[in-house]
Amino acid sequence: MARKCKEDAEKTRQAVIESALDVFSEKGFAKATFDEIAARAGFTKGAVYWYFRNKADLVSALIVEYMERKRIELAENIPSGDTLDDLLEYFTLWANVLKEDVRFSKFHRFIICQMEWSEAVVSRVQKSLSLQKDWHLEKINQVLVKSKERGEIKEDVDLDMMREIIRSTYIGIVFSSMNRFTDGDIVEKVRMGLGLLFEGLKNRKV
Amino acid sequence: MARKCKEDAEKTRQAVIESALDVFSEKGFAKATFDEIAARAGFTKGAVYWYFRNKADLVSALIVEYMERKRIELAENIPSGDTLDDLLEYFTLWANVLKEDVRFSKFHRFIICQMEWSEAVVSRVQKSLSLQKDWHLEKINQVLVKSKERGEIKEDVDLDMMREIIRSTYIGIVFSSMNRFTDGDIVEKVRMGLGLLFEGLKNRKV
DNA sequence: TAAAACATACATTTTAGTATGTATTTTAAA
DNA sequence: TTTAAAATACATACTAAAATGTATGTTTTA
Repeated sequence: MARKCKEDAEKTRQAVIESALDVFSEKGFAKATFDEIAARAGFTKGAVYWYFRNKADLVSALIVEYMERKRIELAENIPSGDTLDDLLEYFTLWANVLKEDVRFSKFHRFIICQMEWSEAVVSRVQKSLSLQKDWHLEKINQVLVKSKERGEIKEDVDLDMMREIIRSTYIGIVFSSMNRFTDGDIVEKVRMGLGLLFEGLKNRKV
Repeated sequence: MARKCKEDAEKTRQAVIESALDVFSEKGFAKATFDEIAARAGFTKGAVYWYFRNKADLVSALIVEYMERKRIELAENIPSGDTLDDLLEYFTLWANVLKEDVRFSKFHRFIICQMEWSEAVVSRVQKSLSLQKDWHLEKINQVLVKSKERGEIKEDVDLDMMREIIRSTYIGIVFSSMNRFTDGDIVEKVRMGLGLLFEGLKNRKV
């Protein structure tokens, strides 16, 4: 078909990315086809291949589009304090994002399970993945170190292990909430789960 | 090739199932092929199709083989008490199983991510999946109800939500430990994570 | 001798990827 | 300012590879 002006072309690219998110999150990575992604966006495979070399390229674009954008978007709203309460607010913020932004939630659901990804994809998006791998870890670590310095948390806990446990708890609640079998408010769950965990973590000086 | 005696035939079936677990856990569900599963077991595709109609059938057999067998195997060792400490021992037991039984761990890693499964598979193994879905929940609920009756846990916690949080915490730690980026002892993580969570959950009467 | 326990060969489907066609902009020369 | 050329933004058609499923063959055991 005919060429469009630049704005329309960019719209096409965006439409393909949005469509890809839908198909990836519904069918999974391996069963998602270029034909279906194109069709849902209202185009043919030729349009998709015009913008993306292959699936890895598409996934990479998806990650950049969603993860990076959200990080920048939220940058100012992220709590900067370093107490356990601040950390709870930090995760509450992210849980709220997952609750409110349906498409970001879809994206998260898609990216949280990378088992089916081919090596080609993994190496292609390694940079973005390492970003995701370290997600939250820096913040958690900052809070843990400072809290320990202040004697806010128990002395016998291993910070490295604790860091992973906190992240795992959050990921676990998110992961379970993504599952179609469960319901209930994800924000409440995160606040309750991490809240109790932090209470157990705090030093008792009664 | 030639027919074997019944024992050898059963060995073939088992070999195929074991091979399937390897291929599924390495390549993921969608990219696992009958050819590779057969080849790794030392047979051809014909042997696999002799025992299993399709992938869904194979997955179903895998679930029965691993999940059911382990449930029965562990039945007597499972702590029967209904305190939070008993619940901690309960999950410690399962974490130990994941740590020691490498093949069960592989199976768990494979089954925990079901995003790529086709509808055919899901409906085929629905019964087993619902078993897995409710896994641990009954035990958690029993402990929570009894503990609340005894006034062991805080009064303002919602038991339904708490049940999901406990399970999510466990799943999250397991899920993270399955990831190739993380290391550390899964049993220690589970004990620490759930231990602190339970401490936060307990009623304080100083 | 019939059926079991496979191997082998083949037919069919699916999908990735490519090559080519085509209408429309954009660019740039006249 | 007009207009031809070139590049863009796709659609369409095709190729090739891979995997599923089936049909058939072969050998041994019961």
